[in-house]
Order: sequence, then structure tokens, then C-alpha cells
Amino acid sequence: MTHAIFRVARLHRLLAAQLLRRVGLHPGQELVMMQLWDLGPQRQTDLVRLLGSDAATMTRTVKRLENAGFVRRRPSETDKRATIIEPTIASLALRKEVELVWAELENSVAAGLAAEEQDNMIRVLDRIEDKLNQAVGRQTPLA
Amino acid sequence: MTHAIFRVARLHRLLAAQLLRRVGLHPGQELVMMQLWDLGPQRQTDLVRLLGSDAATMTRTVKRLENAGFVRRRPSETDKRATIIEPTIASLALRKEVELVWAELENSVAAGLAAEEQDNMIRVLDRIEDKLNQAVGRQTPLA
DNA sequence: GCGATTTACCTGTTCGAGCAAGTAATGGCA
DNA sequence: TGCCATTACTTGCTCGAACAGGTAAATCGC
Repeated sequence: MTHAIFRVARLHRLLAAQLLRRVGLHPGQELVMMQLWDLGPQRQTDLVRLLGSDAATMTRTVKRLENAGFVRRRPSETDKRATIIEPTIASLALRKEVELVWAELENSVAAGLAAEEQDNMIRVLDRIEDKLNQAVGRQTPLA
Repeated sequence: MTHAIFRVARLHRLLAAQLLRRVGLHPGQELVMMQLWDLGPQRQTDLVRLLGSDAATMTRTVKRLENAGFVRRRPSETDKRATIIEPTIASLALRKEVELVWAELENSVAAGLAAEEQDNMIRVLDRIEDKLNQAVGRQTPLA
């Protein structure tokens, strides 16, 4: 099963990269933007928490999104350590394109699966996610 | 479903990285070593084909494995363009450890799933893999 | 046999991802 | 109030992954 997951993960990411390329994003960036579009301005820490990502990676990803003009950075007024990230007006045009890409990705994955199979798949994936979270969380005691 | 795949993929890779760290490998390197252990010496191109990877990535990964002493490079006698990669004697000690890591990874994923569920999961993942291959292969015509 | 294409590999670059280490602001606690 | 751990973020490093571009060897077509 590990093999199968590896292969699907790689292909899934590869396809995402191909599709996102047309939109001018790199895989991973679209997840940040989707959070901002859905939830509005967020601190970097919150983005890290929401995406289960890494603070250092977030710093650099946000910097690139800022250079690309999709995001603005503004110091928090209540916490001088924190930076608030907000989507720019310009990014709103991107949103529809990203949603199209997302739909195409979803379609490529789900094509040929009955609705029932999809539901079951999601349920099992969620359970696997829980298991993995446990294993990652507690330093995998090996015993 | 795309969300679920992303999350499982990331966690799966993260757990693999944690486990492989104890063995001194980075995720991706173990796949190369497993091919070499299973099939014996291979040309770089063959490794690329077997793993669905990239020639440039393989060049660098092999170089690092060589520096780590797990792999040796030898020019092909029949094709002066090609390099043959072979596992070193030293790498054989690694093999058992990697197999343990792999088993632990498999266990973390499959724990709590009935055998029947696992079988079904693998079947569906294989179908998804096919779909993704089609989508990636034919430049995703968007229409 | 010779030229054009293909194949095998390498280097440079960009990006996400993670670890380590460092800075500065915050907040808790004695 | 003053100290100290925590939190938010940054920078430096190493890696896998992918693309672009480049070299040399092999192979195909004529």
C-alpha cells in the first residue's frame, strides 16, 4: 500500500504542477491562496497551522507570492512580532482560474469512480490520515 | 478528494522522512536503493524509468548515495554514454534497516484497516494511478 | 558511410519541504 | 517589577523534484 500511495502522491503532485503552471503558481502556493481567499487575512503562524506546513517554508512561499503580486504583508497592530498576510485585489482574478484547476484535478482523480466509491475512498483516507498523524506525532517508538 | 490525497501524501512523506532519518537516508533515496537491491546493477536511465523520476534528479541522488558509500558508479562497456549503478557491500547492512522502516511505514498506514479494506484501497489507488497517468500524459486538453 | 535524430547524462536554476539556529517581542510568574 | 520561557518570524543549509539547455555517444535513414 505504501508503494501505491507513493505513486499516486507523485502523479497527483505532478498533475497539479502541470495545471498550476498555466496559472503561474507553483504547487503549494495555491493552498496558501485558497486559505486566504476563504478565510481572509491571516497571520503567517495561522497559515502554517492551517496547512500543517513549516514556518520557514511559509516565510519563503509568502515572499514569493508577494513578489508575484498576489499577497500583501502588513505588520500586526496588536503583536509586533506577527505579520498579517492578505490577498491582493489582483489575486481575485486568479481565484477563478485556481478553482478551475482544482476542479480539473478532482475530475482526473475521481473520473471512473462511482460516487459510492469516492465516499468510501475519502472515509478511508481520513482514517489513514489519523493513523499517520498518530505515528508522526508520537516519535514512532519503533516497538 | 484532492484535499484528502494532499494531506495523506504529505503525512506519508513526513513519516517516511522521520523513519529514514534514523537510517541516514532522505526520502527518495530508499526507492533507488530498493531497486538496486532487488534488480541488481542498473543504468541511470533504467532507474529513472523504474521510478518514474527525472534524469537530472537521478544524477544528483546517485551522486549523494555514492558519497554516502551506498552505491558505486561504473562506466558501461557496451555503451560509452551510460553509467552502471551498483549497490556496495556496505549497503547490504542498510537493506535490513530500510526493510524495517518500510514495514513500519506500511503498518502505520494499514493499522486499523481490515484486510478487505486494504485490498480494496489498493485496487482503487491503482485505478486512480491509471487516471492520473492518462491526465498527465496527454497534456490535459482542458476542454 | 554520412548526416540527422535520439539517447544518456550533466549543470544551472527555481521551488517546496524540513531541520537548526538566531532575533525580537510577548506573556507568565515569582 | 524583573526574569525567563514561549511565540512569531527569519536565514542558512540540505534534499527531492522539475524544467531548460548543453555535450557526447549511439542509432537510424538514405
